[in-house]
Amino acid sequence: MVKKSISSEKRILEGAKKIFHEKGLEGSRMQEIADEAGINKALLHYYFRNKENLFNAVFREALQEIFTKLFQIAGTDIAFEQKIRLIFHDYIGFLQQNSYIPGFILSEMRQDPDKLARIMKSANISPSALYAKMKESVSNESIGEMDYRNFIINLLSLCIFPFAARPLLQIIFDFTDEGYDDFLEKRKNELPEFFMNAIR
Amino acid sequence: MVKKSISSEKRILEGAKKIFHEKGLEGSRMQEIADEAGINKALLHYYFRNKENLFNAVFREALQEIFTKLFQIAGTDIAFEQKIRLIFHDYIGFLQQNSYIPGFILSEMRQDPDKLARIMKSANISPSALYAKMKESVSNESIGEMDYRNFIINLLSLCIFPFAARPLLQIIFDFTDEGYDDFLEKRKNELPEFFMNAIR
DNA sequence: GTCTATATGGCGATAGAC
DNA sequence: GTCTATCGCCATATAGAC
Repeated sequence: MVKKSISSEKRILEGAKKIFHEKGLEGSRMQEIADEAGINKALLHYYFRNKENLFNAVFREALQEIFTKLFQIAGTDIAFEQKIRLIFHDYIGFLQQNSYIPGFILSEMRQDPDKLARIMKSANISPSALYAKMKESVSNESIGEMDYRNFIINLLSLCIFPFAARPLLQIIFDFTDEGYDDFLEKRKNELPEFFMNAIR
Repeated sequence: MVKKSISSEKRILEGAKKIFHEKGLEGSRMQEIADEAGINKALLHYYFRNKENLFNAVFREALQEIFTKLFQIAGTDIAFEQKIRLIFHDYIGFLQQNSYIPGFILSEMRQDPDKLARIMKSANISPSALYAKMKESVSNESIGEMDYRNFIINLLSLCIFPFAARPLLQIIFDFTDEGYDDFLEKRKNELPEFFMNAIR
């Protein structure tokens, strides 16, 4: 019974991920998630009691993934310029593998800032720890008189925005889906030079 | 009667703007919009027939604003570096005055890329014209071997992302609302140097 | 744990008086 | 053009059999 139980819960979470990522909290239907998971609608409530709990589990996981990856790369013990290269390569690589995450988080965080802060806490994401680690990995380097927060925000902007704004950018530049994937792949190699030039 | 009619339609659009910007298509209620506009729910349908029509009017306007401003600045006939400074100053200034737009567009565009393309057409936003104008305003300058699409995307990333990701960034860096406003104001002045360094 | 059946409420939309 | 009243549907959530 335990095995069966775990399996159902897992399938529900997988289904919920797919549907919520695509349509958001308000746009998703419990029936749709049940269908996706191949189980009955009532079982969703058995495991998660209500829609919001289920959504929060999915949202929390997305936040964990996007920050864990950033922590991991930012914590690597290598020279500054190498770390910049690593971030652009590995973090964008991560986003290529999880391309739904930026849009999902940016969309779903909007409704309630307090809830966002609460979920980040429950996900054991410590803003101050992230803050410290990023500052530390930057502070001893020559980023001139630049505010280190701008440093980080610029880095994140250049990585994340092309994923969040993808539908619009594809229309503007007339990219096919494949064409945009190729473009992003090449972009990974152009960004380190752009960024290293910028901060010297 | 004509005066009254125009007034009602306008108030509906204003109310719809406020509610849709805040809660999106799925999260907004027609009743809420009617309350906001100070009129009856049935009148919404009298003027716009259904929810989607009303939403599309609001969405179209947001797209028009964000692109019109970009066209306008990109079309100014001044030297390259001055134009870069102008874009960062004026475009971010525009976003400061319309801070809901980035999040609203990035969130609501996700559901249906075809609909997005259709609305951009109906808003007389010509991707190819934008494409051409931006390329033209860049192509004769020394942006090295950089792909001009990356040039534009980097510019937009640095301007727009801090607005779209604001709730998260405020938590990470422990900004108050006012503190973040001040930060953005200073950021406007740091970005031109960052960007000009980057592309040389 | 998993299902079918159903309660309950809310929302978009319309009818129809004024 | 503007309102009140209401329809009809659909989504979340629960009851209860197995």
